[in-house]
Amino acid sequence: MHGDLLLRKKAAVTGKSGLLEDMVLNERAQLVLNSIIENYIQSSEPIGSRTLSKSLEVQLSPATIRNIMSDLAEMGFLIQTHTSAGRVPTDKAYRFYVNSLSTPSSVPEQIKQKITLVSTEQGMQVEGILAEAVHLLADLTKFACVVSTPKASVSRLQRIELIKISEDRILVILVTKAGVVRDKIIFVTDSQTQDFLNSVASFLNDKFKNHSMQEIREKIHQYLVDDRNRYHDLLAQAVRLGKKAFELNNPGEMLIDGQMNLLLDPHFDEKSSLRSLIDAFNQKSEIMKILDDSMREKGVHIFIGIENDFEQLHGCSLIMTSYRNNQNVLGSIGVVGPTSMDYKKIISVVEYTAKILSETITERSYD
Amino acid sequence: MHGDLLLRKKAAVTGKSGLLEDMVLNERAQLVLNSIIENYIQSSEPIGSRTLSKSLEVQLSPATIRNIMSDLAEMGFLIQTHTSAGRVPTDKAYRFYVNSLSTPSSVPEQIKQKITLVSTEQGMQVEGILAEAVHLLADLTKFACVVSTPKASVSRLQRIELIKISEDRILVILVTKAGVVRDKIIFVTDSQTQDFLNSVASFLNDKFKNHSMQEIREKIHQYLVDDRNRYHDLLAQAVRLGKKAFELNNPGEMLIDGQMNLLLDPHFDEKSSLRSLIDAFNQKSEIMKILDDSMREKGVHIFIGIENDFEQLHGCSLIMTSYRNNQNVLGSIGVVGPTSMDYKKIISVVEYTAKILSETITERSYD
DNA sequence: TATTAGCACTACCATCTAATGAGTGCTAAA
DNA sequence: TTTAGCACTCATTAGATGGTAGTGCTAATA
Repeated sequence: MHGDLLLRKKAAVTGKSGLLEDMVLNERAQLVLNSIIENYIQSSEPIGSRTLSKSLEVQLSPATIRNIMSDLAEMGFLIQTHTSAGRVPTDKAYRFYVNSLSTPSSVPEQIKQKITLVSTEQGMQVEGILAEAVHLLADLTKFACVVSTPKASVSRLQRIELIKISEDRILVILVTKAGVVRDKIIFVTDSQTQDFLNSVASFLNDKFKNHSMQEIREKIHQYLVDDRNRYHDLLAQAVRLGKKAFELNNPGEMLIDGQMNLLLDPHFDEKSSLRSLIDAFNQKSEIMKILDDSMREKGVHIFIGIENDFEQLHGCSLIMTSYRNNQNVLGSIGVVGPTSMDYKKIISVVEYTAKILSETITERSYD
Repeated sequence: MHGDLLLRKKAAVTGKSGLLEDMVLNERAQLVLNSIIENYIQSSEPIGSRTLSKSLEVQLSPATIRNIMSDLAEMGFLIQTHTSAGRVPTDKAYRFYVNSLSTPSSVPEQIKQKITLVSTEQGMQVEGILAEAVHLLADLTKFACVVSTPKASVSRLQRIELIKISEDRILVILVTKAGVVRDKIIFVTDSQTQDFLNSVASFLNDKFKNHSMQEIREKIHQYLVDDRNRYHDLLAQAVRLGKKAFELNNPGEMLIDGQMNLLLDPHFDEKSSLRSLIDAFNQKSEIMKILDDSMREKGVHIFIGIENDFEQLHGCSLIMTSYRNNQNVLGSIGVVGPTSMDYKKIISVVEYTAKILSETITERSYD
């Protein structure tokens, strides 16, 4: 009989045990699966053979479709909530579907216009731009959106300024190449004149301009262990103040917007799944990890269902991508939504938003 | 028969038409009303005469209580969702209840300890402190919490710094007395040396230190209209740059935390009321207004149900209070929750949090 | 051999019914 | 003035019912 949907299994070229991902379904099965997924994304309700038979452009009887669906279910692409219900795609099905999306769909002109808006605002700082970008994305996708602020450690120094605020307090201003201004206050025991601080700042600028914060910290550490520097007053002071100034101040933050949007989504109406979502967003560090991971490699990163490492988000899919200036990757931006999201649309919107965000930030950068 | 719960109506001492607020119920009616409110706050379910009769310490039969409840209902303190249901307090009842809370309940030691935590963190900037405070408050109250950042216009200048970033960009650093650092980038058409910028900054510091941003803007405006200054180069430049630098940059922002907490509250389970809440929080400006209003007068401001001007929050109560350094009121912090919140607890927690927040910020201030 | 029509079966869903129970208001007695 | 008692209301619940959308299986068909 049937049961021959599995056309072939690609020889495992890589060492990875990519069993599932390498499966290739025959054309008709794939058509049916895609149609189920797209219908389900639309309606959020289990899809039956009869319904599908109507919506499908190819003429297939419900019975035939049932056979195909039965096989797809056996292969783990579909599940039933109960015996007499229609079928619902599994995470595996979404993964297959996303993998098969070859041509990235283009963003509608209307949405493009909304997105370009962000760059026309004048005089806004990087953090403000990020906030606007993530708000915009939340508005367009109607899901929760996150963006990570540029990492202090990788961003490169444009300029440091030391300002005496009071006898024991010095305001440190760090301007990075990416146009981000970070300020922090450091406490000192011995009062210094502003002139002296200017010399120190000038020294630090000479030495460390264009270096990443990470590098700077390492170099300062070297100075500190090198005893010879001890007796050069300016140098010693500069290193001492520099150490405090460049200590990683904020460990990288994250902006969230549109969390509430998830509540309107029919997939999250049960209180139980809500609880875990709330926890997820309170525990920012875990989401931060996922954002960080998405910075490492180029392109859009898609985590479907349990594919992300954060258990409380196993019921969600995440679409993440990095943004950059023309020199460095700075951070990531993305969407958290139900696994049954409209991947085509969301992926393209995230991608386009990140692109515009990158362009906007590049304009403000000092490279 | 009965109907004599309304003991007396205070003579209207003030010009206000405080009809409702001046009503004084007889002792027993008040006891019953308070008990209903407190039970309802606990259970979120309509309270019937029989239940109340048990929980009440004074021995009263259900029938008696029914009579009292009937009168209270007639006076607008209680409503029934349907004829055979128990009674639910109205906004008016909560207002009465809150007004009758004479002794502010003290915060439990356990919670106090959690709140003091915020001040032990070192090297944190004001915005960071605010973020932590609002997060803490959300965690303690399990409602949505908001805080407004210090108003730029009222905060007084501690120091201005001008840093040349590129040929056409100058970084402006404004340090306020409250310890808030604001930075913005201004664009100039004619390039200036850093030395010159230092002179300008020094001039501006001399002239404007300790003045509020609002005052500074006004003074600059005066300089501008005074033609005599035109021919003094440094002065003219200083005024020109100063105008840009002190233009109100960010119109006062607001941090929100714990929005998602509201979802777990039984009062917001209907999707319809959720929608309007989501809208409310997206439209920050309206909540901002309420926060601003709460800065004007001292003490805790309580808006029950429709008492606030923002229609989408008419189903909620807001508990707001201001925070300050030892010189100025800086902003407000507060809670947005259901009208049936535990006012005693929430009010005291908000008050205490604001107190600790004020102390923490005062430590960082430069006065 | 692959497809399809037909049929029995399953389980959810909306509707209806009746019973339950928590609540009320009213009246008359204490 | 308070309370016991009673009739009444209405939401909620549990069963029962018919309808519906789905399935799987089998036999007929192209």
